[in-house]
Amino acid sequence: MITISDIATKANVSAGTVDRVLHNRGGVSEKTAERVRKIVKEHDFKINAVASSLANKKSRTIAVLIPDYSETNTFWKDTRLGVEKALEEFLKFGVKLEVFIFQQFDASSYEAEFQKLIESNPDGAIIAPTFRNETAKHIPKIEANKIPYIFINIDLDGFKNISFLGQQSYKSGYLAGKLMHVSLSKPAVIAVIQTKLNVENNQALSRRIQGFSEYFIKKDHPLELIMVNIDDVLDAEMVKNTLNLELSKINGLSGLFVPSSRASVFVNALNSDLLSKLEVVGFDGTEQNLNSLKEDRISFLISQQSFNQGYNAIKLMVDFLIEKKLPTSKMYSPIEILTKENI
Amino acid sequence: MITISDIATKANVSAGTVDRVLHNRGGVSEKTAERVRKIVKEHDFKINAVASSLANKKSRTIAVLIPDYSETNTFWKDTRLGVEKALEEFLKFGVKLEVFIFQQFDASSYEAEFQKLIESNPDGAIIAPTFRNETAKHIPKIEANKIPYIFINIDLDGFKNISFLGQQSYKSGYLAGKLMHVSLSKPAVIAVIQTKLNVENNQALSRRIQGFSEYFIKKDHPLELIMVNIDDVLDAEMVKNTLNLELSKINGLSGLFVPSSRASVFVNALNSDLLSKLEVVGFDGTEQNLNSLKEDRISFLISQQSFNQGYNAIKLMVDFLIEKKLPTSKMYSPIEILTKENI
DNA sequence: TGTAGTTTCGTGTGCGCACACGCAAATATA
DNA sequence: TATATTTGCGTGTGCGCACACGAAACTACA
Repeated sequence: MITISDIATKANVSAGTVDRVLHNRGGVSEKTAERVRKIVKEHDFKINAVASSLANKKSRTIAVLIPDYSETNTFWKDTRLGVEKALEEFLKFGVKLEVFIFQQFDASSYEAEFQKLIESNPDGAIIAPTFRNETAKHIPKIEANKIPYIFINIDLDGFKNISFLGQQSYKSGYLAGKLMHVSLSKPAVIAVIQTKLNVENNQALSRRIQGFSEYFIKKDHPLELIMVNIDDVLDAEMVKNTLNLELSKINGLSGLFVPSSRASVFVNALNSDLLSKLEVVGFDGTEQNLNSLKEDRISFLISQQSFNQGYNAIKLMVDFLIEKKLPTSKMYSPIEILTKENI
Repeated sequence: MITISDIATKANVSAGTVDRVLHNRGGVSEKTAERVRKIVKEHDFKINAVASSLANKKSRTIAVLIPDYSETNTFWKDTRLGVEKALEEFLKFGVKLEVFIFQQFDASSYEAEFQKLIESNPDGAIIAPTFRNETAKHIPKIEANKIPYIFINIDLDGFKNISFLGQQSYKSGYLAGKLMHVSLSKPAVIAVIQTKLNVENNQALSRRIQGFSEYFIKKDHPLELIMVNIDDVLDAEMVKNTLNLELSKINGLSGLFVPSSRASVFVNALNSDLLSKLEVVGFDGTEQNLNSLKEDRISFLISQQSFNQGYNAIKLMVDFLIEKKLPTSKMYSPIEILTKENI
């Protein structure tokens, strides 16, 4: 394995000079710099990350801005676990983490935590850009500090994020359509359940619905989609009443499509005689959803491997900060199908 | 972060002594050794892997014994890629790889490569124990040398492998049953295609078939399984003739279940008027299978993330060799469902 | 020509650990 | 008691790199 001082010898300079060239630290005449670069390239020299991180006392801090999870909404739990797993692995390399948690449906909490993130002045940031306008408002500040940032889970256009990790919403909806389709021998009369908060915030959900219905169009299978709106998922009584009332009104209802991660909330609220006739397709392997899946209240879940998203986001950022590897601009997570049988 | 010399100071000894204790190198009185151990435990001191691997010139060699892949059978390609990816990552830590490749259906080639592996005297081994008897014959030799080994893909009982990475065959067959079930509105008349070589060698396949049929039993769905044997998958003409002949004889045939990774071979050989009426469920996302999936000749594939199996096997072994982490004895890969829509 | 300022570079030290070397104290042997 | 042997331990060096310090070499200007 070739070392810096090997390069130095070959270039007739000292190790210090090679070091300056490698780190663009300046103070090297263009002539010798070029000579060194040539030899580095010739031998495909790569800095030994082990030795480098040992010598490098300076630690890099990566800030993470994601929503909180609660007992009833554990969607972001896996992401957190993935992030923490990555931390454990990269601690040796002097990577530190600063996690900022906001309330998923509260824009002001998002802004407040975003502000804290900026003030912590990290070396890199991982952000779940849940609110478009608020994101647009704060991003310039971290760009001004030349802090690289990665978007996770939600893909916003028009930003200079070095990468995005998440799912292709349309495609995952399309797959949901297929799963619903194969499960139904009868005509498809499907209720789509949405909540107010989701409708407002999350364009990913509408893309999923779009993908879902276009699958049926493509397959020439008759489809009747009925939108059912739930105002407040936290109000259990209300959910129960509205849902049972609305769904029982629908003639020949054959399936339930829940484009958010809240499928379990709805199937749990549903009267069992109603539910038993339905195929249910939902998203994300939260604990609650997995339980409903195990107990046959949900037929299929489509999951996006949040754990890996969290893990890989950190990994990409570390590679970028330490080895200057530019990540792919979009990293789409595999669209995973979960059934009772394979969890 | 606490260092060896910190420990040394606290224990009133020198760094060298602490080093001896940590590595059980001997030459330390039991009294001081105990004192050091206590302080190490108190502070939960862990050797800094970065500094350690920098100082440690000695490299560890991991031997890998897996089948070859060919153009028509790329099953083991992903495993190889995963292994190589891991190598790249651990090269910095002085990990070396020695890959031994045998012919998948040739026990003597397995034995020959196994012998070479033993002679190379590696620090650890990753083995796909394709042949039970031959494995039993050679394993004692690597156990005699105290070389830890991991089984991959095929789970044999009665060995002292420190871990197994692979799929739960029964469960994956069971899931295949479900996928076939939901795809069928009619009674299930399923042809199961096997090849002679597979029948002889691979108990995993029969477990898959077992899981498959038990799904239908559990669901009380009438099932008629018809076994179709193909002598030689490599003889394209023969495959074509036998298959079309046998399948056209079956009344009301509704599906094809291929418990091996060769689904693509069979669907490609099948007359399109026969195939168009069938749901096909197979295993493993080989290139050929994925192509057939894309072109709607296969309905579902069940995959076992071979890439990760290869990658993780190396990772586990590295952790074991360097950080002495004992791995879980069984690491079951997620049972992944592949469709045209999510590959 | 002399002095100050600038550019360009070499040297030295330390990151935390592994391991060889060798010294001192304890023990055995004569 | 003198000498050999063993046991227990401290010290020093190097792994490959980052970075501070300061020394030449060169430039500018009076």
